[in-house]
Amino acid sequence: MISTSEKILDVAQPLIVAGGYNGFSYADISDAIGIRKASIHHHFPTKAELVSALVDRYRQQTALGLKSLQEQFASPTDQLQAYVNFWQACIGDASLPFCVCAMLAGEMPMLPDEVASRVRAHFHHLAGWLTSVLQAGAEQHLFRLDQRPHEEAQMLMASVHGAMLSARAFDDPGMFAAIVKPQFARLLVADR
Amino acid sequence: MISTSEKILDVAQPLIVAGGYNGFSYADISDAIGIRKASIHHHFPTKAELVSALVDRYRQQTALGLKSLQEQFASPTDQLQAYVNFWQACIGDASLPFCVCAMLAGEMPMLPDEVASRVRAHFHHLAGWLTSVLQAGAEQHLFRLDQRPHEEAQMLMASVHGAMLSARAFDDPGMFAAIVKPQFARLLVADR
DNA sequence: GTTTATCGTCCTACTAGTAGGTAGACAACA
DNA sequence: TGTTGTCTACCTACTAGTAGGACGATAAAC
Repeated sequence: MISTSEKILDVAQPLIVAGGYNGFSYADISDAIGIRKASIHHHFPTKAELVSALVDRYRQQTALGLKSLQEQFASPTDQLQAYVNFWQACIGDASLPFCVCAMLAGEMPMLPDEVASRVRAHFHHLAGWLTSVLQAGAEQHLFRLDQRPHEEAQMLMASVHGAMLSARAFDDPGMFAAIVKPQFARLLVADR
Repeated sequence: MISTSEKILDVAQPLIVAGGYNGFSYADISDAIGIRKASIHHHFPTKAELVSALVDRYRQQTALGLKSLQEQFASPTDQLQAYVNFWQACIGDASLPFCVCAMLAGEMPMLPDEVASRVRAHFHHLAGWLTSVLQAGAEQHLFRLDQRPHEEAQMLMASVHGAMLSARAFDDPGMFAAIVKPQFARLLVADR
């Protein structure tokens, strides 16, 4: 038992991940779930609303996921490791080969405002989470940070997004780990 | 005296940089340079050919630019610094706020093959250039590399692309330097 | 307990506008 | 005379979005 609007978002997400905001149409979704275009408009009157809802859901899932990482792993090292492993798995099995918001961020200049602001919020949230993990790790002398936690978090986030892009450009899922793992290792005190 | 086909590419480039492959149309170009859509088809019969030509030109400019950096600066340190400064300036004055190929790489799964292969070639070329600079710098004991030059090059390239994305997501050009400069500094022997 | 009204969902059929692309005429020019 | 570039005029396919109605479920009114 899964609602139609959920099904719509389920179908839309991989399409957005593959081609961005302009990379899919109501017709694509219509074909995929066997429902008329007009019915999609019933659930999501405009495309901007559809994508906004999609990003809202994605952000909610992300928030839950990050929170559960913090509950599941006590050590900041393990938390960060688990975060990286999560993306490695997603890219590896192609279940989510790219972050929805990273994809949309590339198209920022032409996104509807309501979508752009949500994408930006995701970036803020993720940066905040990474900052808190890095800060905690630094306080526990697990990480050695060259910059302040917030700057290190931005660097790490950029690395992750850049690594996703390279994995895609080279059509090589392994590229993600090849880039991010050493970046992560660099933070560890033990390695120096 | 600038040829029409050059003008077409000049107009198409910022449109692609803003919205990707599906983010512009022949009509957009037509409006911008005061020429009919059909005339654009005369120069570039298909959209895939237009974008392929655009990427070819971009790659050529990149090759020239990177070569001139190597001629202009003797030290690998300065070469890398100049490369970073170049992008910092482009993003700062919004003349080229994103790499054409990084933009297209995000849409890789739905690009025409002829475009995708060219984008991939750009990534290979840039990674190769960075590798050679890093290697030279390591041999001269200017850089201290934790990984092999090729891996370090991939990491640096990903950082640059991720930093572009963050600058765009946060609508903050300064974000690029804030991410890339420390990453660059980390390579320098003097800093340790 | 049956009727009545409302709501949510989905439908067919349609709109105006845009997508990439084509055919053929015309003019300048070598 | 043929080539190059531009034009008008058009095409088909597709875009997001709308109008209005059919259907079933649910709930209130009698």
